Amino acid sequence: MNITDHLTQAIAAALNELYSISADAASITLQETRREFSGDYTLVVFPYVKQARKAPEAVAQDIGAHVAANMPEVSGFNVVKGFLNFEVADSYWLRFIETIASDGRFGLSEQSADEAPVVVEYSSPNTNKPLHLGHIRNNLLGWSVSRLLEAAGANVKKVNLVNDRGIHICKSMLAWLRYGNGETPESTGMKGDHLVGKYYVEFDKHYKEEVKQLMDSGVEEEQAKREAPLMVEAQQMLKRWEEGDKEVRGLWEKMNGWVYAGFDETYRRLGVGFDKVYYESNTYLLGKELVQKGLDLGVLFRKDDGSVWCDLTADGLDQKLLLRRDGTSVYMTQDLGTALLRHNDFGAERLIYVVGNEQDYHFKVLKLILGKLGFSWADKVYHLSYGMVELPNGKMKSREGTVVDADDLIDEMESTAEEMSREHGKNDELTDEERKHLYHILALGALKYFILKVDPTKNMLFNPAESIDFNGNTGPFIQYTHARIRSIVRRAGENEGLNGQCEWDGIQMNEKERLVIKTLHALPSTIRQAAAAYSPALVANYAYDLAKAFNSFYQDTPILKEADQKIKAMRVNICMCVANALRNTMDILGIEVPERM
RNA sequence: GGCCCUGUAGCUCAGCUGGAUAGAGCGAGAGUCUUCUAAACUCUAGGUCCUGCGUUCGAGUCGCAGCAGGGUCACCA
Repeated sequence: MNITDHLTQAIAAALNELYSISADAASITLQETRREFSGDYTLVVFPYVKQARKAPEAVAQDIGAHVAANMPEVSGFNVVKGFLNFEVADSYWLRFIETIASDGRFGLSEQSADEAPVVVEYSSPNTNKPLHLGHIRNNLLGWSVSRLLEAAGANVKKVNLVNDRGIHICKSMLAWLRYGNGETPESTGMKGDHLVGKYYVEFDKHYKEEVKQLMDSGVEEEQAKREAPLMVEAQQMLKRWEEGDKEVRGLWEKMNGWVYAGFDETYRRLGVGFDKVYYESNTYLLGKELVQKGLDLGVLFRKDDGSVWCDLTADGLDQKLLLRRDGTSVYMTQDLGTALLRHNDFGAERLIYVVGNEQDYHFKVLKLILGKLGFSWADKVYHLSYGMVELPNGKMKSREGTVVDADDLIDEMESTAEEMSREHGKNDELTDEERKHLYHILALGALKYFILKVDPTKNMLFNPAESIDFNGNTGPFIQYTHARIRSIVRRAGENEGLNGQCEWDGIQMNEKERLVIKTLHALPSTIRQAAAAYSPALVANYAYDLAKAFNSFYQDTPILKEADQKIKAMRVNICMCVANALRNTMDILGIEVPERM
């Protein structure tokens, strides 16, 4: 049992014995003592003074004395107003380091593979344009949350749902037929997703011209948008697609193939992957079946024009369309189908959807309709709603060309990493291949940390004019800390054979050492909290705190140069523990740490 | 307009289920490499926590109202 659990129990006992206050240990919250005061953990006694009928200082004194008398790990306590600060004995911290030094997986729970899995859907791209910064946030979050849940012991299945069909891809196809002159990724040297995206933009350009012409000749805007020849043709193409038209299907397969090759490349560079990939073209029919079931059950209804709806006015929402009047399906139809399919495939304990907060309404409706269709597992659906990535002048809009392209951004990060590394000039002994790998993991480390350190639920700002930092609260800072530690541990291992061996008794620690160890001690609860909140940001901030505490210690405490062999061995052990913790927490963020840099 | 989210230092962000004098990084200023990797460390300056009212022994944190910004309310996804 760790010290904080032990303390809360002892406090509960003290409250009971001293004042007959019955409080269970779980209801007692300790906080870490603030730097300005001496002590390790603090109990705020104000909540108990009324029942104790004593002054806050007296209550704190009583509890402190009681706990100190019963817990040998508590070496002392002090009282400041209503705050009771406990001091933990060095012997406890030393024993703690001793225990975790040999445990490379400290803080990580073992996964139980026979448990019902948690299915995490993320990425979920459309196949009509390349990935941009918004998708990057999605992919990094999805990957990291999966790693985080695994670290907390869950059996996670990562899935991708590729939106490979619909009006959007028809637009790209149509524009390519019209204006493409048979261009291919091979003939142009373009990445396939970028080539297809080019024609999506091309469609929009010509479509706008047509709308403008119609409006100039006196047609209302609504009508013009609906009746522009390109739009009509795109819709016909979608209809032909749903009817299985060979020509349309052939072109569709060809162009989607280009896009997949491009996506795979971007996923590979981002270091993300999936256990299973769903394609909406395979699942939307199931959605249509569900709609039929809903009609049979009477929870859906058909309007005169043939369109199918769900009435949610009783739930305070609107009516929601599920099938267009021409019988083709919409987003919601498909999502109903894929939800059912996924539930059947995995028998999941939870179905997590990593999707932007602009779709909060969609998921609210999705859960409601699943419930109306009679699926008891509707409440297992959890929308992990993350905030938008905004640019200094607002939201990214693909049609207005204000997007930060994912591949471009990664390229830029890599060349910045190379520049920085060359400036430092520390990597001369590396081979070209090792150097290239280093630039890559530093680039991705900077990018991933930048995005993952902010609370997922909040919108965040990205300023393309200021490139992502490599100093301060950044990924490379933590990577650097790890590399420095590894350097020490290598020397220690080679020269001294100190790994995991140490005489622990009677060592006096300094403040810096104690802070590092206390931070290490908080790792398991940090991971638990982060997993409960689906927040890699908590892990990122933890890793930063740990690295900072270590650097401060490293700065003015000799390690290998320490003359006292016992102290030296203890410090090397602290180093190994920190290196492990940094590697494991960064791994949760999908960030690799280098041996040297 | 209805509903949802956000508002903390010049900028980007922390601040766990309410607790001590609100913290980091960047940027600004000053120091530290003959010493285990200076992508580091140490110090200084910088705040009406959007505003008001309320709940509480105690509010950046909870409630209500207002102001500001964003999202959404598609036969787009």
